[in-house]
Amino acid sequence: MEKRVRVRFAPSPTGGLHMGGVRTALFNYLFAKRHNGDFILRIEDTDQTRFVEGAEEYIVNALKWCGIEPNEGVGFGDGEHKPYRQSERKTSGVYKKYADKLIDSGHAYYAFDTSEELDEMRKRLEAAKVVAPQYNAVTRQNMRNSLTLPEDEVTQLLDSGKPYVVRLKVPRNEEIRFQDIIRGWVVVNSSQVDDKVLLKSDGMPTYHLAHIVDDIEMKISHAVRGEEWLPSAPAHILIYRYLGLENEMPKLAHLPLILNPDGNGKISKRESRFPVFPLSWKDPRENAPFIGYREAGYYPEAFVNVLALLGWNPGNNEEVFSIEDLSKLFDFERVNKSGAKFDPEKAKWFNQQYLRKKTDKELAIAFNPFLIEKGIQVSPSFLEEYCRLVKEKAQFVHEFWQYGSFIFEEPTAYDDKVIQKKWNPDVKQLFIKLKNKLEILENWTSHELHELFASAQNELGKLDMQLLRVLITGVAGGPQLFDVMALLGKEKTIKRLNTAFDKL
RNA sequence: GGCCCGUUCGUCUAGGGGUUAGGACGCGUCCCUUUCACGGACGAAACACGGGUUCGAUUCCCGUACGGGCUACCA
Repeated sequence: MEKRVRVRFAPSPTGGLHMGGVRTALFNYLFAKRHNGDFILRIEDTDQTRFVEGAEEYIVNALKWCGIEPNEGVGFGDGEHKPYRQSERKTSGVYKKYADKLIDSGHAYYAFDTSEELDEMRKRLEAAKVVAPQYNAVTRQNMRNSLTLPEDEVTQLLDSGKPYVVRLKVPRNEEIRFQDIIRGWVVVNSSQVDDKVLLKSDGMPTYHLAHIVDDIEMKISHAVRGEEWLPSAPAHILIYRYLGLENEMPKLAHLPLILNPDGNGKISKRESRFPVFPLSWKDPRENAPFIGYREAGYYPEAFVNVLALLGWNPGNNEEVFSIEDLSKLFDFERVNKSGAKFDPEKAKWFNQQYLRKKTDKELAIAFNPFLIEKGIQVSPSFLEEYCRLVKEKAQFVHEFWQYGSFIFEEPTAYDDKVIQKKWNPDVKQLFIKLKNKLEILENWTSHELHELFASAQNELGKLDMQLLRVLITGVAGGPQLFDVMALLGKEKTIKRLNTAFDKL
């Protein structure tokens, strides 16, 4: 029988969760949903020196905003495998228990080397032209550990409370092969793997030990993580093997990385042209906060949609998917192997797709705060109509202002190009006559305005619509002109025309 | 440097031994439009290179180049 699907997203609270992490969470979530499994949020806070205030809360809030909700874990309700914070799990002694097990079976050992001694070792090896200095089957023979020291000295060292670490005893030359769901067989020789620290001198496990222990204890079925973990996967295989659990271990899936759009490398928060965090993130160690997608005006649906298509595709030409759609379609078989450069332009386009799905009322509610900030107050129906007119070109709600501000503010200048080209005293007389007709129009609607304009032309001759637009709004572009005039109202429209006639 | 992973338009990608190599973003042209926009049509644009295997390779294999990741008592 197939194991129940149980996956986890296991970030460390060392900073804001960026979009790469969100995508890893997303793929885990989608996979769990697809298979009616569990999605767990586990906090990997084994490095006390890197703990950042507020990071954990940020992770929880970011996942909530995205709609990527774990059904178990920190911030989302404890399940039977609590606690979900490794620092809390440590108190039960599980990690030590597993480490002892490895020591007892001869697959791990105590090491007493100080960091100075480790530095020395590396320098020595570099001087000897060793390209990749590491603590391994060869070099450990010259170090101070329970493999080289006499037994009584080891016991004495341990008893005296001297700091020590527990290291994995990696064999000197052994082929380690494992199957990755996304990449297929991966083969590495153990000579490339160092004797990883399992238990640190402060008693905390390292990631390598902790995540394995927790995955075992939490009955995780699939370990889905970024490609940056691929090089250490062989060490993890060894740990499972030495624990006698290689056959039951979670299946591995290493996701391709999200890369910077220009230049190269993993996406990083230093890239300033676009947000990398879902929500604004204020790092206590930094002065300026990093803006988030939410604050930049993105819808979570759009953000999630963009992320889903970075490394995964449905196999057809469809691109716009809700998270519900995705959770019915997602499959690791359609996840790419190669890294994907993030395209900020396409992200905007996705946002536009979702913006267009909103009703005018929803848009009005979203845009209202921008007006209030400018001290502008209008009726709900006016605002709704405004949004209807202005939304066509917009990719973000905050752009609604720039596409129609002339409705709220009288023009102070008139588009130079249009005036230069089309404006002259004769034309002015024609437009004055048009204005006179407008003044007596009773039913001031877009439709009536259109009719009046047409009949006026029959009588007066050709009237340039763009010119009329410029007289009223000052600018050469914008929403449907008769709609704009209707929204503006008779009084303001006439007034603006008079002002234009005065100035031009 | 070493090890690992990868490589189809600028970007995200589909495809896969014989295709006019498909779509999307972006870009350009045109149409619609008495304004504006949406929309529509069209276009430019890719199989990194070299060897094999094969009747045939963009597709399979091997190299090379390039890119990325890792190389901590960090995750």
